[in-house]
This record gives sequence, C-alpha cells and structure tokens, in this order.
Amino acid sequence: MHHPDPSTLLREKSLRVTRPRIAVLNALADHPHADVDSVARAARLELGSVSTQAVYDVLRALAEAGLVRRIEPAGSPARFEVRVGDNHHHIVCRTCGDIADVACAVGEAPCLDASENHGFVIDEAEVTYWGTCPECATT
Amino acid sequence: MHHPDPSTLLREKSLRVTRPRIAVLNALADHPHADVDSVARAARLELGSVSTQAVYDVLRALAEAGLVRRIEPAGSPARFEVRVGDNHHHIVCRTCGDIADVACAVGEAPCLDASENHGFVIDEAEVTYWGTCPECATT
DNA sequence: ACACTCTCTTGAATCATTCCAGAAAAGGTG
DNA sequence: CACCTTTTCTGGAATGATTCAAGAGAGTGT
Repeated sequence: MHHPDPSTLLREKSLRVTRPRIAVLNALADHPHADVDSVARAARLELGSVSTQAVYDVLRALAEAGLVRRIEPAGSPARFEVRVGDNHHHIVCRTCGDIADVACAVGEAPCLDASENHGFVIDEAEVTYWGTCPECATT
Repeated sequence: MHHPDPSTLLREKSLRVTRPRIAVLNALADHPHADVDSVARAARLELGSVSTQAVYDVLRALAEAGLVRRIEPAGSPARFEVRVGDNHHHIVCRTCGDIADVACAVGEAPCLDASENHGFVIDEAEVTYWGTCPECATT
C-alpha cells in the first residue's frame, strides 16, 4: 500500500531519511486524515517507540516540504494526509468528525475566485463541506 | 455603531438580557472577526470587569442561538462575528491572520455541490480563501 | 571513517478552552 | 412589589493540543 517509496520521497525533497519519518509516511499512507495521536500510535507499531515530539517535528518537516498536508477542521485537532498536489477538498461529519475526500472539479489552486478580494492576493481556496456521514445518519 | 439593538436581539431568541451579553454583542459589532481575548477586552471597557469564562459562556450561548457565528481558521484561535445569515465566506492573510468577508455568490447554504458525497448529507459548504493582505504584501 | 549538521529524546511550558461549585441576577408569578 | 425558580456569572483549577529547550544521537558528503 506504500506505492511511492518513502525513502525516495524524502530524498527528492533533500530531507534526511530517518526511521521515524518513514514510519510516519507509512502511517499516513494507511490512515488518511489521521490526527497526531493516531499517527504516533501507528508509527510505534512499526518502530517500537517514538516520542510524541518527534512525530510533531516530523509532521511539521513533511508539511513544510510539501510531502503531507495539514488540515484543521474547526473543533478538531490537526489531521494529516499524504494526498497532496491535487487541491482536493474535504467533507466533515458534524457528529463523529470523520473526513472524506472530495475531488475538486478544477484541480488547481485557487479553484474558486472571490467576488471581492479586498486587495488580498489569493493563492488557495479551501472548501470544507459539513454534513452527516452515512453511519451517523442512521443512528 | 450598534445597529440592531442587542437587547431586542436577545429577547427575540428568548435569551436573558444581561450586561455581559450586551457588551459582547456590542464588542462584536465594533470588531468583526475578533478572538475571545479581544472580545473580553472590549467588553471590559464597557463593563469595568467580566470574567473570561463569562465571555466564553456568552459566546457559546450566542453561537447556539445563531446570533453570532464562530469561525476557526487553521492555526488561529476561534474568532466570532455578528451573524448576518447570508452564508458569506472569509479570506485569511497567511502572514498576519487578518480576516475579511467575501460575499457568497449563491447566498444560501450549501452554496456549492460536492462532486462525490460518499453518502454524506451535506448542509454547508465553508469556503476559506488564503492569501496575503495588502499590508503584508508591501512589507 | 570523520566531521558537520540535522533530528530525536526527555521534560517542562504555553495557549485556548472547558469543567466545577457556589454566588448573583433575570424573569415570571401572586 | 417581594418571592421563587432558573439561568448566568465568578473564581479557581483542570484538560488537551501543541510548542519550547538542551543535550544525546544519527544521517550525509568527503
């Protein structure tokens, strides 16, 4: 399930290849939209042990390099995903916080134009759909 | 400054009319997109003193009643605005965190349709434009 | 293998927000 | 207007997510 080799990805961005970084990339490949805690748990399964701070550091480094994307839906701790570069959007369940991907029709950022920009230079339009997921809808 | 009378707004929602609530509504009318701390400071100018917890409680009560809207841009503490009910969107400066309103072309939520909904029932599409504000662009 | 630099570990601090129990105040009623 | 019920406000403490700091440890190019 880890198609693009984590080590290769890291080298392409001139980042050092370390076991925690590989474990975090693998964790995110298996668990899209995972929060820091879930990533840390998954990484620990692979490594035995990693400090929580290392996971935070790794995630920040990967996000800065553009290898992962940090998403922060209102009311939820930060979540991360490896799917980058396609400017897709998210749909969040108001009840359980579950997140699903929604492809962007345009594909490139910014995919929407603002009617008034107030002099701002806009580089991205982030869309978050809010609703109820199938499971929470039935209960 | 405070166009619709705060007391009237509160009564319309069957909320008790208290001095902290009026002060918070006035503060938000004067400072759109203010965070809790700014609201508390503004409210203290009007009242002399209010506990921070009262401000949190008031903001939650007002948000639940639909009198104010809570917005939470990634990386920023929660901010509040007197709700207009027009489903407008926001443009956030990546550098200074400043927020401006952007009218929604459609007006009613959800103003966008998701291409795939994964079985979710969508009730709102929240759009956040990211960019650089005029001041930060020049510096 | 060596040296240089970046990354990881441990431990503590910070910020925003929430929880709790009791005191005070708002609104309806007689 | 005084009373009573319910809701709200106060003060203090707790929680959760995230960040800071200093030193030990590991990756990379020569």
